[in-house]
Amino acid sequence: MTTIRDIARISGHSVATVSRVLNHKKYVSPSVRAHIQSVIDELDYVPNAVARDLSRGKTMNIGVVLLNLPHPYYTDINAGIMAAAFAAGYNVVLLQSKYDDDQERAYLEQLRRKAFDGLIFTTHNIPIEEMLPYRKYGPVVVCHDPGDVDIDAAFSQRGPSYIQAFTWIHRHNFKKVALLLPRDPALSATAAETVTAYKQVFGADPLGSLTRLGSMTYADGYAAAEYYVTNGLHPDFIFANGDDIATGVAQYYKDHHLLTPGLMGQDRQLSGELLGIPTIDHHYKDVGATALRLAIGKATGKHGLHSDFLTRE
Amino acid sequence: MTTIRDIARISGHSVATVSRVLNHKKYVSPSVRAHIQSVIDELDYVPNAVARDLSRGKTMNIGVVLLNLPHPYYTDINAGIMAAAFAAGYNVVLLQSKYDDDQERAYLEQLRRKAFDGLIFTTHNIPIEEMLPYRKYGPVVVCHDPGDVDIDAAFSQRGPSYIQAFTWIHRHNFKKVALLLPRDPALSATAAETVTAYKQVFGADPLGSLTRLGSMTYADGYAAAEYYVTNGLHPDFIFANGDDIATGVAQYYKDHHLLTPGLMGQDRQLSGELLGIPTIDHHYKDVGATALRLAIGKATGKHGLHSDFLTRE
DNA sequence: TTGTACGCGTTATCAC
DNA sequence: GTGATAACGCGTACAA
Repeated sequence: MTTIRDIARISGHSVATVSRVLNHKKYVSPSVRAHIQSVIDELDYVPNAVARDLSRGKTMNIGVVLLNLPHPYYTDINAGIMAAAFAAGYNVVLLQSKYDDDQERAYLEQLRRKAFDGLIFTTHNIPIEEMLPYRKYGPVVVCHDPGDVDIDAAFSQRGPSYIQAFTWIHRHNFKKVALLLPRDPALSATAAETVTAYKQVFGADPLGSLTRLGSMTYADGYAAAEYYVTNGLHPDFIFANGDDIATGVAQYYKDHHLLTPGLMGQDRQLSGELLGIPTIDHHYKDVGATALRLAIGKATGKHGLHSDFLTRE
Repeated sequence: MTTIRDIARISGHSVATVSRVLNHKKYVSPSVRAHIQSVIDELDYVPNAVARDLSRGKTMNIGVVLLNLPHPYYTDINAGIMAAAFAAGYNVVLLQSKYDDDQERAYLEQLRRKAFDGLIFTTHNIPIEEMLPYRKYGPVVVCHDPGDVDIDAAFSQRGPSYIQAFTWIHRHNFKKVALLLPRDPALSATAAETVTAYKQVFGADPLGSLTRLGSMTYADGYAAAEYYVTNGLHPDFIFANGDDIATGVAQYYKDHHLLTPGLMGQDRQLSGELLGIPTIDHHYKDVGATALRLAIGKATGKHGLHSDFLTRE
């Protein structure tokens, strides 16, 4: 393996001058630059990326913690992160999480060990408070509204579009509205915002018997519909946390030749487009792009991004 | 920033001994180990990951070149890579490509600069021959059948299931079979395999007027159907390169109250499940997992993985 | 404009 | 068991 020292020795110059040539810096005479470059070319030399990172104290890597799920939240947010990282000359290191606290802590430790320059949690299980001490090692970004906690954040401002969505439902005179939520509102900010918006519009808590947690996939939607039907519950509207999930709901009713209740999805997926149901576009790609800017220190603070309620009428 | 030398100095031992403690190596007396550990804990010291990588000459990073598209090929293959990398203790660095030759060459250069230990091309534009010289810097893996070229590869063995698929179409007495292909068969191995299988089963070239290139999305499927109808072409079967694409086809016919021709998709997506059309499961997740094993040197050679034709009847 | 010398933080080799 | 020291390969004050 040839090193910068080899180039220096063979070209008859110092490593400092070779380094200047490598990094296209000034204060090298054209003739010396040309000669050193010729040696570099001849020996087919390239600098070692790790040594450079060590010397510079930067890796140009951003760690991204995500669940390995084919869900639009992750695919879109990741697409936004990737595009922004690419544009800024950063690399993205994918860090898998599975709601595993210790694993998430390990990623924070990697930040502390300078394995990356910044860390984005697209999802997390550990309390945000555990992240705060790590900010001194580099930007730590979360992708939901952190409330009063002082941490960089990029997230979809769901509240307003949820209000719009429930207002639409309310105006259409639906009374027995079922909610399909990803997780317990006590744990999931998304679920909590859904419930809050519901209360604000309907002036009452959502019906407990019609609220289902753990809804993530098409199959979950199908199962939820089955649950409602077999238990004699008859919601006149089902608010699903995803177009695919809503599609599962619709499929159950269709399979059993039952009248499908009113239906709404989220995430503007192909499946919802085909059903022609209303949806909410959370613009996760923009969330990802913003998160990356925070992670590389190009921005700071909390960024609530606009989301769109779409009737698809 | 506290370093291993600080720990050595304060504990009154050598950096070598501290290093042994850090890496849980033998030949350290329990008492010394305990004392050094106490100093480590007290100073809240952690080793620097980059320095460790430099010293070891390994990064435990695998570069993965992919298109930033929400297509099951990429999401599934990536999921497989991620899962396998996680299990093996490797990190995945996502490298964006956009059919840009120079960009792909830059990634090969990064491998040469030791930025990662191995490189996986889930897609590539440059000829494989350009990759060969880089194998001396670490494993270079492609995700399609490389033919006679000597390079590590993991890919879906499409041929047999394509034969099955076309045989199924043939048996059902369809005559005017349209093909929706991702790219020109001269450029895309997938497209070429499709054509080859067609020929083998039908004993003739696919109908040129019914073959469409550049088919990638739902919208492309919709546009293809529109093309057929408005040009008075009337395929009795359409073989699409994706369930979503087939769904676009079906939607056009439905929107225009026309009888939908026979239809088949690929990639076992939700949309195709709903349509109830046959599909081919290419098991991209397995492809990804195998590619990673190649990239970390746990395996070598060419691995053609089995794919499944599913009638969904 | 160029070169010297040291720092970056760790691991590995060898002598003791 | 333990320690001194040489890699690892590059960047950069500082001196010249």
